[in-house]
Amino acid sequence: MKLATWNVNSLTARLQHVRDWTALEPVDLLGLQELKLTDDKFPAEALAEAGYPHCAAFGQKTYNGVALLSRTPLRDVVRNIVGFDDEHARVIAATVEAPGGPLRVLNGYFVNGQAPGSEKFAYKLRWLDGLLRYVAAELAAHPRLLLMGDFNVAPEDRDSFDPEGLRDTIHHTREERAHFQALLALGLVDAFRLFEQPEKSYSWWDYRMLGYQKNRGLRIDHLLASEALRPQVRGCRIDRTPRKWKQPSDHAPVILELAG
DNA sequence: ATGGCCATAACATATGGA
Repeated sequence: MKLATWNVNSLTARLQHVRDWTALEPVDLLGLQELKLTDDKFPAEALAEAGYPHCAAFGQKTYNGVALLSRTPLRDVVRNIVGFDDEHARVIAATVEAPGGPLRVLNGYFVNGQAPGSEKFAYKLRWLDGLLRYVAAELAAHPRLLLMGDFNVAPEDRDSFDPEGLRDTIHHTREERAHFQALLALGLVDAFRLFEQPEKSYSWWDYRMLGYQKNRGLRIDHLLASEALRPQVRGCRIDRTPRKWKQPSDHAPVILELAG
C-alpha cells in the first residue's frame, strides 16, 4: 500500500497535476493541503475518474483547506482539531482499511506562522499545542496511526538549505522544533528518516530566487508513523517529479510505502 | 547585481505563503 502527502497550493490550479502525478505514482491514499476552495467547488467527479472515488474534503475560500483522496472507503471522518476552536480548515482525519488492519490517517496543513514574535506565530504555537493533545487522544484510540501533511517545520538543521543563515527564523525556531519533538515523543517516528536519503533532501522550494534550480529548499512535509505501524513501513521518499513541471506547486509530494 | 514568484480576490493593488 502506498500513501502520500502533497501541498498543491490551490487544487483548482493544480487539478491536472494531481491527475497526472497519480497516474505516474498510483498511491492508494493521498492527503492534500492548501486546496484554497470551498467544499461545493471540490472536484469530486474528476478525482473519482482519476481513481479516487472516496474523498473527504474540508475547505474554505481562498486559504487553507485539506482533503483525503482514497481508492477505498473512508470512515469516521473528523474535521479540524477536536478540542481546539479554529476558524481555519486545517485538519481532516479518517480511517481506511489497510494491510494489517484499520489505519487512522490525520492530514494537516499546519500554521505557517510568518515570523517569530508575530500574532501569527503565537497562533501557530497555540495551534501546535492543540494538535499535540488531539494526536495524543487519537493515538490512544487508534494505535495504528499516520500523521501526514505540511508541518511548516524544518525539524533539524539538515532539513534546511541554510540552517545557519536561517537560524531562529520561521520554520527553524526552537519552539517549532520542540513541538515537532513533542509529537515524536507521543510514539511517532519520522518515516523519512527511517531510511537512507540523499543529502539535501527537501520538500519545498521558494518560487523566487531560482529556489528549485539551486536546491534552496526546506523539508517541511512529513509523514509520522506510530510505533504499531512502524514495522510495516517499507520506504519513504520525496518525489520531485511534479516540481519540475510547468506551473508547479512549490511543494513536492512525499510517498510512504507500507508492507502488503 | 543579494532580487528574481504565485494564487486569489474583484483590484490593475493587496495579502499570504514559507
